[in-house]
Amino acid sequence: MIQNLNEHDREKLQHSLGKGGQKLTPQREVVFAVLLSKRDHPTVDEVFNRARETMPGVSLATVYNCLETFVACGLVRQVNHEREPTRYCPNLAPHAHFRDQATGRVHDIELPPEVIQSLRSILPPGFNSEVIEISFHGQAAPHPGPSHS
Amino acid sequence: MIQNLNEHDREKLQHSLGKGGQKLTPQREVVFAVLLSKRDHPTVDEVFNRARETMPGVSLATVYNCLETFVACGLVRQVNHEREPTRYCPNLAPHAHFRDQATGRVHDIELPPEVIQSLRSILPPGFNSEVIEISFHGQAAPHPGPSHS
DNA sequence: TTGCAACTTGGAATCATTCCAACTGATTGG
DNA sequence: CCAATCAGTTGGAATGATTCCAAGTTGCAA
Repeated sequence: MIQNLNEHDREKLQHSLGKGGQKLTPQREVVFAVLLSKRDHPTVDEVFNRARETMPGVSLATVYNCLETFVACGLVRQVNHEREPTRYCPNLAPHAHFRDQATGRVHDIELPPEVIQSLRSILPPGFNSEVIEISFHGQAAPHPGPSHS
Repeated sequence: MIQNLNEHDREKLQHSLGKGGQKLTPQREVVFAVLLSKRDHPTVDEVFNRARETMPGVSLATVYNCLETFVACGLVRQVNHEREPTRYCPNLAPHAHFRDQATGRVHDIELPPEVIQSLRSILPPGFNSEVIEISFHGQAAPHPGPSHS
């Protein structure tokens, strides 16, 4: 079952929403709590189902709306892989994604600044990039420990 | 108007198809020629429309089939960006993609081996990656010269 | 109290892609 | 030469994630 937001996370949510003139609503709290409580890159459907455990009447459209809002506010990242359903990730630190082809699970891979720098350096002059997305695809070790994502 | 395949490209196509027990068909020749004649990362719809200039009766389903076959044969790469329609790219050299947010155009960015190496090096032990996808998103210079992609 | 503006909701619409069953054409074995 | 086979092609229907929309809510401000 999904926990409620703690003080700190609620304030972060309220603050980020406020910057865009948007409100803290019960639905947004629930959806945000869902994302924070299990950081496994859920799809919209998964978020929807988990949110309904706490708030049975919430609608799919609202879940889409909330997630879109969070992305616009910079609270979460979208993760797209091939043409599979979009996944969401509350990890804001720069990181790459590794998709396990056997399980479909997505793992966060830490991205050191010097690697980001070396990537930026391959852009020809005149190309200005704000977003760099890096995704690996392959086999992950069965269980190297409790995976955090 | 789309050129026919030259001798070299037709042989390459036939050879790659043959390895998978598949045949060289007029439709596949046309679709392959479309990809080679303008390397601008067309969507399926764009490939379809260009192919019809040469072969008016070709069907959308066949274009999908051909492209899928080419990807399976390793003749072309799929390029996905966010949830936009899939694009196709006959450049087989390792490269990243830069998507110009103003025009939507996709540019190939050469990927030096040492950068690939530095990327592989960030994978924790136990993670084995066959595919790495890198995409930039930002502003490209208006016209630094005739873009090859 | 009224009005407003953002938000939520369910259902319909969209759109890329996949599926399917019928048709075509080349090849093979008799 | 004929029948069987098999990959490939075709148009249309089906799928499925996502978006759109119009109606209903809510909280706040005038």
